[in-house]
Amino acid sequence: MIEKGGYIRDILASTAGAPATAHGWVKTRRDSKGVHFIQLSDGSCFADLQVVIDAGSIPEDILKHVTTGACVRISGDLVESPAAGQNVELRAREIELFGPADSQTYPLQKKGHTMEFLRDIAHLRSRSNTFGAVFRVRNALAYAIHSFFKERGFLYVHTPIITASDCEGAGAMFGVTTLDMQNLPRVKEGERKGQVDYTEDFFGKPAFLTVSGQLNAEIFALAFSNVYTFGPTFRAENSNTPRHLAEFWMIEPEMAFCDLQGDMKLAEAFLKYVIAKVMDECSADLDFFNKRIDNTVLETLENVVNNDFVHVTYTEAVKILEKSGQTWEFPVHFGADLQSEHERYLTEQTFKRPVIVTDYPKEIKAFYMRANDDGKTVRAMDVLAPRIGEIIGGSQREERYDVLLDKIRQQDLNEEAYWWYLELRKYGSAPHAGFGLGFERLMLYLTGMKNIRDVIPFPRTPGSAEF
RNA sequence: UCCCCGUUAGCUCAAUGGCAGAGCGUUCGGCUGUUAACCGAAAUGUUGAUGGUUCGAGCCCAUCACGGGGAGCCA
Repeated sequence: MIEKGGYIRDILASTAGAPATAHGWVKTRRDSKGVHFIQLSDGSCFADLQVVIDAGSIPEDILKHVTTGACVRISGDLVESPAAGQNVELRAREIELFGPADSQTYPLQKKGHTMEFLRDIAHLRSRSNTFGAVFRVRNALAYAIHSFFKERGFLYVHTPIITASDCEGAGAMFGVTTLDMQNLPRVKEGERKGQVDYTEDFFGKPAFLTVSGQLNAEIFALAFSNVYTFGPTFRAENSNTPRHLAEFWMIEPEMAFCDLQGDMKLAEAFLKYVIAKVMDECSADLDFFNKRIDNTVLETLENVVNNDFVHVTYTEAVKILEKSGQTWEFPVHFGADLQSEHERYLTEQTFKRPVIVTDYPKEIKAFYMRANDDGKTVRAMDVLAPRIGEIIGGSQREERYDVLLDKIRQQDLNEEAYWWYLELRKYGSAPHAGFGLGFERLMLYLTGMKNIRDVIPFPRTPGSAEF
């Protein structure tokens, strides 16, 4: 194991003049007459360690296997580099070959790969510059999220992955079962005769992978005041876009004694905090994204950190869109949900930064959102980001028992399934609010990457669950 | 799921219905310290699959598979 201090990140940060040992994978090799150059990476930082090998100093039967993709341990002396491009370099004395990589078949070259090709070799793509940067940023972002909430006293709650409640209502769900699919037990008699007999199943009833931890988080918010979840989430929607995954990670804070204003305030502080943190900790990686992936990324992120978000109500947004003079594929009018083209116009043309749209018509939002006094709208908010679209969706929750019960009945939901959700309003209810944020969507925003499949290690999408 | 585009060497892409091509990578050789090194040479093909049209199909037609962009659903 590499001890602290032995990562290439640490070696590059140390001063010349001492022995050093590096472990890693060869990214490229350049040969000249009297000297060989190796770029070595162990994933600990964006920069490679340049290793210099004098001709004849390493046995030929080892050196010939030190090719792109090979894994080695190299011991030598850390010296000042005479050439531009790096401060220090490792002058090799001894090389131990762990795993060669046949250069005739190793698929990673030093240039010219498309994201689609790299996705097909997801077991090797993490060794590339781009995916090294992506997953270091992903790591830093995850830690930044936890530290944001920890600094504010939030309790981190592990909401269940498997749920037997069919009331989550946020899209199609994956079933979870131990029944023999080739030989399903059937109900023998009565009204449900012939249907699958779930009393035989593991949980005694149909079970699913969670589509949201929100309802569970609300339980904890009404006991621990401020809580958040951060975990995997599953949607069985047949969505084929650069913005959707069947398995993704979601962050869901939930705050008691909080209204929509407080919710928006937290959402904005959250985005600014985590972006600033990643900019601070992964500057080399972000520089790479700005140079090779999207040359507006740094400018965009600085803009987000340094400016207040724009707030508009749904009603105002509709007016802006109506007056825009644009021709829309989907007409704009009060009561219609905002389409992608509308969101993009608001974020990319009108305001050119994240926009929080609030107070949507009740008909197009979920039953649990708190009704406004106008009788037409609910206290919902969507944070829209340029290029990404909806990055956060949240609301103040309906805390009044009677109003919530009415909503459940009006929308023809199964009242009994929500018994515990209703009881939260019966015993010690409190105004509360929260939001859901797609972790990978935030990754897209931070990195400038174009496809959500390229910001998660092993993407799961309709028809694809490789690796 | 719908609309549009695509699938040719390891990769990125060319190729009027008439001999299958280039760049990169790889291999070999050269080069006094390179930075996506440079110079020279060589090897590399079931043109996504299955049918069809044609004297002749990488190219035209049909179906399917896979990929990309847009849309819907949403985070």
